[in-house]
Amino acid sequence: MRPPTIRDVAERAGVSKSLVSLVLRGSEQVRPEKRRAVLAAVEELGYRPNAAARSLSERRTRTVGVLLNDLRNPWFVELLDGLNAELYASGLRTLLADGRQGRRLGEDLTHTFTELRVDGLIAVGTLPDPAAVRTAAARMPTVVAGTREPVLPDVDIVAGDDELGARLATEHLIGLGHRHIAHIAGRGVVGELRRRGFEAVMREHGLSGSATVEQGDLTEEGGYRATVRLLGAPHRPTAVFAFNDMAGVGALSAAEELGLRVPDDLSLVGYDNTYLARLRHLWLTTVDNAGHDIGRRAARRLLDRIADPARPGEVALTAPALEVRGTTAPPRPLD
Amino acid sequence: MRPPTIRDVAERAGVSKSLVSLVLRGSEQVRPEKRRAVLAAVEELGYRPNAAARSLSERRTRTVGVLLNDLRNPWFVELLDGLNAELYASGLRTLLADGRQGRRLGEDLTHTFTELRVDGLIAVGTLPDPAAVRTAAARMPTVVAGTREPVLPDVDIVAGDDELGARLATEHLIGLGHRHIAHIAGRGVVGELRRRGFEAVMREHGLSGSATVEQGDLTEEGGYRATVRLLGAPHRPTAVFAFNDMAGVGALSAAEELGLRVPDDLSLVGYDNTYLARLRHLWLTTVDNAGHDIGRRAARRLLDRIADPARPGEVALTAPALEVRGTTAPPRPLD
DNA sequence: GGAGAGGTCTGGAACGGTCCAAAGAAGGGC
DNA sequence: GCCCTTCTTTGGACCGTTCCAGACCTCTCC
Repeated sequence: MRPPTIRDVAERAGVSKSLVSLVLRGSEQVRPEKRRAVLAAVEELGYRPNAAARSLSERRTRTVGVLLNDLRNPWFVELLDGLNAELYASGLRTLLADGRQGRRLGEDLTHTFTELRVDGLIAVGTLPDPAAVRTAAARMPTVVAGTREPVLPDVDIVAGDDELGARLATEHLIGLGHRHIAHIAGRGVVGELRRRGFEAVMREHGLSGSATVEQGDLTEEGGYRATVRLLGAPHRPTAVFAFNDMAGVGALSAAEELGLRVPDDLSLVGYDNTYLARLRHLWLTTVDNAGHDIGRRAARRLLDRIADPARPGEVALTAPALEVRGTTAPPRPLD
Repeated sequence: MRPPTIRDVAERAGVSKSLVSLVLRGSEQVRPEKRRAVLAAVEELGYRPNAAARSLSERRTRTVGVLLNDLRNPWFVELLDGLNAELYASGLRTLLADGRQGRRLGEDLTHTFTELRVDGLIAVGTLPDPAAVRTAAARMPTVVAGTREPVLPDVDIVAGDDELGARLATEHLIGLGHRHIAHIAGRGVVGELRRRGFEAVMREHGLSGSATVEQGDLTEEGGYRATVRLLGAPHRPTAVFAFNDMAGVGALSAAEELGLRVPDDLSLVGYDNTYLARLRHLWLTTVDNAGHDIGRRAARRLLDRIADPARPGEVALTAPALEVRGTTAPPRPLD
């Protein structure tokens, strides 16, 4: 009842197991009739090679571990898609681990990847436990995607240019005539960079005085709360630039609840251009962060690094693009 | 530069490799001082067991393959979460493959799982290639989750009771006073079942004559288009029950675009209670399909089936629950 | 003091592939 | 017909574990 092995195939085809192995790996050095005999035996027995045996012998697994921050964040899923496409094309499989689960179990997930002897690791997004990435990176080729940390020797970083993206969003709002603009900030390095871009542009336009920053988080709830605080303040902004689309949607809800119309009373910009922003009912102006593209680049970086593990780590930034939709407009004339 | 093996550990600790193996597997039959020596050597060398070697010898991988329809559908992600939690607790890893990718490459993904000798397979949602599930199921314990097909011998099915869910939604609308109700139908068995539930309730209330079914698909776009058609027809419905939340959001957009207010002019019910429906700005009345729970159950079924591969396939349905939010209300009094 | 019974520990055979050196077969040239 | 070269094919070692039968201790008991 056991699955057939290469020896079973060899016996059936009347050849040695080595020859079967040669045929299966596509060697040219095999006479056509033997090749046919082997392939026929494979077919008849329904033989499938055993990946564990193969990788034990070859000392590689053709598998890449992906440590993901949060599958619920659509942007990460997009990135993952790009990653998969590129890796698959190079004959590498992808083993996905959701980081939230991993935090519960300490650095267990990187342990798992180490035991599996994955050929490489991609860490996507800001992970709960950066130390785990460090130890993992010491053992296998590693690329960080979609965020700028942790910065480690021999680890590549592939991410969007968050500061530039924030500049685009802010300049768009200023170009429309807004002066009093608020930013709902996110956490981590990415949050920091987007905030910095926002503040820099405001400063360049002499608007530092009317720039507000309110701390949120990456969720709708956070965006909602931050916006309620912003709009409840005495001198309310006419535009809000949110850390990401989820927070942007939260802001949308808050505005609506307070009786403000978007974009007439309040302009709103999100970030990431996830499918949320594309929903017609939301139709959020946002910054396209090219998730798919970043995924592909990260995959290529990893392939390079697997080929040459000692190459110095590089930082590659992708330029984001503004995507203007329905939630931004000139401010209403002053009353 | 190779990672240390069990032999390296044995040498360092001054014992045999067999003893190291015993210690690592937690045997009680080892004297404490030897155990300490082994663990110290493991620590010093940074030893990690090689999963490939282990599974080759043990003839199992402690890994479950998950064939997923679409990572972009939040409901599936929720299901996945439940699945992971339960499997992880039982010491099984999860290997995720996105089906869309697989379709491009034929039944390649099940091949991959076969080669990896995963201990079991979970097929989530309606997959592009049902034949692949059939061949896979012949080789390994298999559970279908989140849909009702394909029905195969020795394969368990764990899903929501779609017909019941549709009944709940429809009865809710009728209870509010709606008479002319439309349904945006989905594809596959799940679409079929929800439509059937809708039609049955309409019939029971003598409303067959004012029940409309419009074909959509699982996306926002599909829901939007279907709703535009519905609302453009001469005798427009006062309520729409959509196949899922995505389609429901599309319907929301269509209604808005045509100048109808939800829920005053049009009531709307979705399905799945994904986080989309929970976004304050959408606040969609929907049917909670207990994705997490279904995931957990599917995992348990698979564990049972791994323990006893010959047990006959069962169908387990989870009862959904109506989640009333802001998109349903009594119809406006007739003009 | 010797037999028997545990409790500990070990060597070697799997597991199912890849890889390599060498054997065997087939053709070419003289 | 023999030697040399070039293709084909093969046996056996190896990859890093687990598993098992048996060896080796150390007691206990008579």
